[in-house]
Amino acid sequence: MSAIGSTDAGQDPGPGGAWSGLPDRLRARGLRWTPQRRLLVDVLSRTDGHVTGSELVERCREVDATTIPSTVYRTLDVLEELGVLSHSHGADGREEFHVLPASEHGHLYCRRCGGQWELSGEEPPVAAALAAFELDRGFEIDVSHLTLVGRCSACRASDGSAAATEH
Amino acid sequence: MSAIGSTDAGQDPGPGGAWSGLPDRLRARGLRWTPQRRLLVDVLSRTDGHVTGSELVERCREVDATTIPSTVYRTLDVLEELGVLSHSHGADGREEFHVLPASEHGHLYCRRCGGQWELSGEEPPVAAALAAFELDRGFEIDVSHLTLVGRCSACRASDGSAAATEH
DNA sequence: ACCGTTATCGCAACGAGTGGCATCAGCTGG
DNA sequence: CCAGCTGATGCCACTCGTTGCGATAACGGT
Repeated sequence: MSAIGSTDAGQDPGPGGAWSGLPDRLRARGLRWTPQRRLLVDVLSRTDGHVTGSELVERCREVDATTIPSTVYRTLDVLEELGVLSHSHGADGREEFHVLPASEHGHLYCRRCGGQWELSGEEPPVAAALAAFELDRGFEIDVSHLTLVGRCSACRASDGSAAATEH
Repeated sequence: MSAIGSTDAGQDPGPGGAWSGLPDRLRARGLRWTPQRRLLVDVLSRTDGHVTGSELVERCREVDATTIPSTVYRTLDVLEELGVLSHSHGADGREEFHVLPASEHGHLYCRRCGGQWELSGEEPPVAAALAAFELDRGFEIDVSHLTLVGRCSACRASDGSAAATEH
């Protein structure tokens, strides 16, 4: 993790930091750089991988117990519009956020073992699918919002070929 | 319109009807056929396409105002286990149910115009993707739970090259 | 440094959906 | 046909997330 110091306002113009100059980017749009936003951005900057909205709320509360959920969610919306992060929906449909400009990726869930894997847009199966939809219907699929659910190879193996539908 | 829109068909599928003999199938599993379940099944039998849980609750209430949401949701779970219906998650992550044995299909959403289309597992792009995941990682994707989000060709065209990153 | 504009905050109410638990009632066996 | 077993219901409280609204404070201009 090269980015972001854990301290105050928008310093840390690290070359790789997605957060550098965020305050100015907000202001350039007529938006504002508030303590609450700084807190959330700070939390996000120390976050890797996936987080749900409620997890973020919780982490913010650890730093500032007065954090209000709606403020967090609204700020997340703003950050998403700025392209700083994006969200997708987990296997249960719940929101999951992840930070950019980490490579865009989707998710693969096994509904049996609960395992999950990231899907880069470059992986052959994914790339093929994207290209196919592009060609076939001119549809541009948002990889970062891609969620696939099914059974992983391990679970299929252990299920055997038996049509044993548990339950 | 190729898009999905119809919500009402209202025809009893005689042979192969998903609902015929449902009471007995429940009882065979030690489950029970109750008035509340009959109501929901009745509503479902008149439903085609996609419905959200809350929509179903609402429709049940139109018939019986005393309908309790948790009962509806629990019954939906039961029916899903019986294989009578299945659910997926819409573009916003909200649950959507659809009745079987309509062919399994996924959904394609345009996040800009809100349009939605069904994706049959036989469509070339889909079939190709399924096969690719199968070959590449031995993963079996659940088509009925498939949700793709992106931009449709029409919206891409009207966006042109303009930087309309609206919303 | 001050001021006005207005984006944002905090709060409270709401909507969707879930889980616990006491009570009720479908079903089956006698 | 009745009684008991146990699955289902109804209700309540809770979580996650959203929305409306009055109050607050960030920001640009002077």
